[in-house]
Amino acid sequence: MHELPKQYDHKAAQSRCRTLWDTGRLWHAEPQAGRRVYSVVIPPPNVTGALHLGHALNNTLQDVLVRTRRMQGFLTLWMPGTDHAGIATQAVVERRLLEEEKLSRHDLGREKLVERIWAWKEQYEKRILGQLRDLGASCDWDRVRFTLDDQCAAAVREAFLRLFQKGLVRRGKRLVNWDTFLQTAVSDDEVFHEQVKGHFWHIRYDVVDPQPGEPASVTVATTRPETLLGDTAVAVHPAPAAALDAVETALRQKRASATAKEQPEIDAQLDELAVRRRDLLPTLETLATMASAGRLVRLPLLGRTIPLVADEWAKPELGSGCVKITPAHDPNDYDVGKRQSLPIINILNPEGTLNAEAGPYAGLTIHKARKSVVADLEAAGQLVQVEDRVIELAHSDRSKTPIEPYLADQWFIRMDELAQPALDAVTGGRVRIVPERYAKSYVDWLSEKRDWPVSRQLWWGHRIPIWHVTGVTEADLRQAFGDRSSVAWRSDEAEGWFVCSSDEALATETVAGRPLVRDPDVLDTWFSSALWPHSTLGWPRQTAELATFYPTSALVTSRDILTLWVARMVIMGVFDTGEIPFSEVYIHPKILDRYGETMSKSKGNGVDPVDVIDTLGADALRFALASMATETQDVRMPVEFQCPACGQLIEQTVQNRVKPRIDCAKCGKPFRTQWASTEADLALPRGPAVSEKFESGRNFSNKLWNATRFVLMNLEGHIAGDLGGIPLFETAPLGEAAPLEDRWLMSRLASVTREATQAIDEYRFAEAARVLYAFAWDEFCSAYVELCKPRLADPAQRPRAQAMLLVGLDTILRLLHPIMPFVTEEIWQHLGEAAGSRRMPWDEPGQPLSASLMVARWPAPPAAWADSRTETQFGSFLAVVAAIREIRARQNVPPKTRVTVALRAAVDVAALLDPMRPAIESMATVVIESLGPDAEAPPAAATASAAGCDVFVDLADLVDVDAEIGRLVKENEKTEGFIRAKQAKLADEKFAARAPEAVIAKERAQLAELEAKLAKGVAALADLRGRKPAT
RNA sequence: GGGCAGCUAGCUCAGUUGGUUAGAGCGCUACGUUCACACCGUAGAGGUCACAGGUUCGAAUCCUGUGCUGCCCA
Repeated sequence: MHELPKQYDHKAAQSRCRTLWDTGRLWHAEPQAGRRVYSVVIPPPNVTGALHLGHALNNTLQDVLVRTRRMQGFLTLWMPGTDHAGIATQAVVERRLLEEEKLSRHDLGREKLVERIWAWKEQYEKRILGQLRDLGASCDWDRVRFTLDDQCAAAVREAFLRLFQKGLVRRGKRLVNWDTFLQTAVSDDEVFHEQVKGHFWHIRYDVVDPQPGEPASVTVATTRPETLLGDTAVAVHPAPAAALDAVETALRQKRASATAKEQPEIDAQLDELAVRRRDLLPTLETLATMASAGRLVRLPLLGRTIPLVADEWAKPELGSGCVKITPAHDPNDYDVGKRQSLPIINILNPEGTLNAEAGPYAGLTIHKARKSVVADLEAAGQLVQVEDRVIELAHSDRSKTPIEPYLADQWFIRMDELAQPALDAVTGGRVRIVPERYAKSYVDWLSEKRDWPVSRQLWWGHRIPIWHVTGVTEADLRQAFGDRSSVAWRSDEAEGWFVCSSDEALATETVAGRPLVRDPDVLDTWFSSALWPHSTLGWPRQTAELATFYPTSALVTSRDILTLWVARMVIMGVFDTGEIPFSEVYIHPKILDRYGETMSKSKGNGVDPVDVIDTLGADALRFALASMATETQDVRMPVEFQCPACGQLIEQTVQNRVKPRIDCAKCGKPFRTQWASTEADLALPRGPAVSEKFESGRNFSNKLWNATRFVLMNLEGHIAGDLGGIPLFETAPLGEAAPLEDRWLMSRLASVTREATQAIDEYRFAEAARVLYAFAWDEFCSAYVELCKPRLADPAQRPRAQAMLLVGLDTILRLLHPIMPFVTEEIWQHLGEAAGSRRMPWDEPGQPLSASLMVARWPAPPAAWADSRTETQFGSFLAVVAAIREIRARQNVPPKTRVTVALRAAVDVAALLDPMRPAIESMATVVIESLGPDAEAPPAAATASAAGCDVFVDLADLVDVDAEIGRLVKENEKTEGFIRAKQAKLADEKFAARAPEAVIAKERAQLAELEAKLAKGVAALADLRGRKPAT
């Protein structure tokens, strides 16, 4: 006999399964003609740090899809890899460099820094790929790519060259978010806003030569006083009266629809507006006139004169109504500057100090300059007022330092032409986004067709393949490169030329003796990500992989990078290959912590999936994650640290989630977390982050394991094909000769397979997990296996029960494999040893059973197996069992005490139940004394009704009469309540007139049922009361 | 400021086109351990479906508004 241990050992199983899959390279896909193809590229995790549960979810879902399709016979490729993540990775390495060695990247130099980052990448790539393998991801591990590897780099250069050749690459000035620590522009999405305490400085600018009746000065307010050094104008609204009118109208409208509670506040605002109109408006009107006359004001400290301009950016309802304009250092001012054709003065050096434009303040840091400017303003008597104020300050997500708006030369990809095909792909349905609502944000974003700034002033990334050369003519260029399709050039609109090439070796060349100087910048990391689906398959080479697996089938990701990444993949996929990169995009929920914040590497609230995999198993993690992947919701995941010494659970909080070590609240012993980095901390035992959410997955694994244990213990004497005379698969559905429970099982297998398959097809992972869990646990284990126990003891029924148990278990394993690959594979191996000759109707005829479940055939039960009548009949049986059990429980009948029951049921119901007599007796621990329309209630009986059958449990002296009376009274009252509600509903003329016939009939039937139930309850109650001795 | 989503049991979440006497897992209560599994079994308690209006014979479900939470965009 093949006997299993009582508990499933996930660690041993995981290592065995991985060896099995890796040895056979079962995850590998080689291009093959004539097969249905399913392909997926992984959203490459960035190498900044290790994966957290969000990634675990993302990859679990991909693996579910991929494993399902593989079992369904598709030629299936899941392309793995990682992303170099430009700025994020460089920032992490730079920060460490500074912390540990007190060195800046400039101390180290470009080459050395890049070497360090590669070392970091090697370390984390290994860690990440290890985490994915631990998770069970069935990626094609022979094809791992990295966005910065040679193959991807070749694709990047080629794609960029093609864009350049088509005139889609342009150079321009742009106000960027400047990270003065990293000295690079960062994109808007790499910026977070934080409220900080700051000040609002009110500064007086004197009017040049004020005329009588004109103000001698204007006051402007700013949170960044040092920027006045770059001011090129002061703005006032062109029509302040009209602007105030508009504000007032809006307020009055708001007041009209406001609640009484809100009105006082609005009234106060209206009052303030009236005061403003009286005191300030005349001045503003004068200033507007002065502005249109081209009058000047004098910039404090520097003494420069700057124009007063009329622009709607100035809000008469706010502050003094005037605003200073610093086009080079504020996005709104930049727009004003463009509208008003103002000069643009940049006062900042890249490293965050002021330049020569700042005059006496040149060389100071922003912080020092601010102090000094404020002091000088005060000394000069130009500082009117200083207010304390909480301000929203932009910070770089990478370096955590404040962002300075900064005007810089950047490369842009023009989007006007590129965006349209990507829009059409989604609006035309060639790329389907699931859930559908996300298509809107994709379309909205792309419709703006904003040019894509692709330069990053970084050292880690794909160097922009553009060189600059001066002092040469176009003829020189033509002579040097004219015969090379890999080179293109364009005038820099001054003296020189930009030369673009997909050929790295261009760096060493010269044109007419003049050197080519390479652009120092690298490309935005999303540029290489945008090529991921085709670059990983070998593009621009026309490989067999590209021909076979591109376009890919589905992309699985989370919504926050729908625009940054998904849209750009569609754009670049179509541009480079003429084809969309994938036909479906599935957007899954996000994992939030107990405070509702998304998990992220920077916040420190990420949970390492390996913690869960080690403690509860990869399948437990995967099952829980799949169960959470519902259509609408993000998922909250409160986690605890588990003390490795005493097992105490310690809630993860904002405070402790970033700590490298924590002291246990109970035993006081310290343990380390995933953030430990010092040697002392690393020496401590690891306190994993755990959540009870994963326990049900672990328990489920164990349940499957033990169901298998039971089957294997009872397989003795099993001979494949010996079914006790009833054919297993030859007739479908099974004839009446087969036991009800067998027909029921086959019917359920058919419907469950259909439901689970459909759920996976439609990306309803939680539904698939729920359906399979409920079937395996509540139906197969709790009902079917229980029913087999007596049959296994009967030599006549034993062979068939054995065979059917194998059918059920085998099918469950296949259906669950994509979600829980390890436990199912481990069981498959054990079953193979004990019953390797078993076959399912959906197995390849004439082929041996698959040696690994990973490549076994997906179940495909014939539709004829489904039999709703059988399912209903079986349901009645279960209801009767449940009714008896309920009586037993409420009467505290000891579990092993066998009691007598009578089942009163109409002839047809009785006929259905009759074959199940032994089953009822076994499952409810009873003896059925009578079954039929004439069954008599024993004298001392507790009663219940189920499925049209009255259940009388003879309890003789056991009955707790008072308790039973109390229960009946309560139940009868409840029933009466329902009856009253139903009667009222049916008596309602409107209901009778307008509700559909079927609904009315249903209500009537329900009423009749309730009335019958009440009658029985009343009778039972009278009976019990009659029995109770008078007191 | 604009857009999207969410608010259902103590916790985490389901609930297809309105017909419900609102479900699951965990937790809780009671009972139970030689007989696959205590990572288990049997039974039970627990909800004014955020709030206010509306549509409808009928609303967790549709509409409008409010509040709170999260995300995206400006």
